[in-house]
Amino acid sequence: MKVKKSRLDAIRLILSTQEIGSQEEMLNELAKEGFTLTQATLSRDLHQLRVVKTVGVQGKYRYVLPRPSQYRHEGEQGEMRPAAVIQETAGYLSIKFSGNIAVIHTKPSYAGTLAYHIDNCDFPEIIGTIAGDDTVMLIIAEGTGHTAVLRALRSIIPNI
Amino acid sequence: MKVKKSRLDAIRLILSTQEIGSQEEMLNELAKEGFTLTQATLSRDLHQLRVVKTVGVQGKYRYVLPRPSQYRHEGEQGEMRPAAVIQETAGYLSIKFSGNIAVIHTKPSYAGTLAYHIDNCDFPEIIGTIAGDDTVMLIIAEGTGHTAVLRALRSIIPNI
DNA sequence: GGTTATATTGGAAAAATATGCATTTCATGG
DNA sequence: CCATGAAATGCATATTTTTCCAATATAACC
Repeated sequence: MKVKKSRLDAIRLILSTQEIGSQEEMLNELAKEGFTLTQATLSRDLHQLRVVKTVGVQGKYRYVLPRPSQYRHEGEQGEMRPAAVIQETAGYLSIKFSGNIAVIHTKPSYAGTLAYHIDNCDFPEIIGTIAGDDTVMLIIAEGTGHTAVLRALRSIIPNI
Repeated sequence: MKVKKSRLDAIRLILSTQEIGSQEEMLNELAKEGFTLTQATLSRDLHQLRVVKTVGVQGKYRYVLPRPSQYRHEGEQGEMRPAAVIQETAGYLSIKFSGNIAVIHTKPSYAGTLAYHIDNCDFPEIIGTIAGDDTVMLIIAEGTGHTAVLRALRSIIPNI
């Protein structure tokens, strides 16, 4: 189906853009984008996207996207590729290296999203990432140089 | 308060031991442990612990503990009390090494729990861990080989 | 101790979320 | 084009979770 696919994309976009605290809220945002659907359908969509309701910093509830897993398991549906790589430099500030680790600093709260995109790229140069609030740690594959990492990252962070 | 503290501990233990899909379920488990409380109180407890309801691998809902090493903010009671080591393979998928870092990939949402257990073991081979959603990073002690790490981990991940 | 602020809790109700069932839509292979 | 099975969806409802309010219990302070 065409509608559902783009709706799921819209949901991902909205979740990574603003703070949504309930399905009703999300329903309103989706309505602004021209999607008409009921809460029942949204519940199913969120379930499929594995979106979770967490507790934000001020104790508020908030829906958040999961980090996509690099490995697909049996029974696991839901391919989670973002439509396109972000061309904007979404919060990127700096990158530093230390041995086989790279530390990327971002503006507050941007680390998760950036890590999300890096994960999705499945770079062979990077074997894993961990994100905090404004820091992303990358573990570099053995035998891979820093420039190789930079070159890879440049595809999603042009001005790195 | 004494009761609440130990109750929160019990909740953590239960969550890392078995799969809980609803607050009612948790209430039953807590009752077995001798805790009497209403679902309203449990909802508040879970909120305070920042426990989240995620979607498990078979599409089932499941409550999971927050990541141990991240999201530790001011007010939160940070002590993750030592729990009995549980023999479980919970979500383990793979492990890769790069220098003094090991990256364990798990099924979605299992990383926090796994890191929790590894931390509790206090392996001399592992000086620290960081957990994301489906990734655990281990910082290996200087002069320790990869096989030594595997050997240590085998006590909690038999089929590693 | 006595008094006042803070935290904890239960009960009930509100709010939010999930799901069974029927219907429509979509995709596929004659 | 039509039949057929699968997917998507809405509606109504069941289930689950959160929150309001009042009652205690706990802690802090003088």
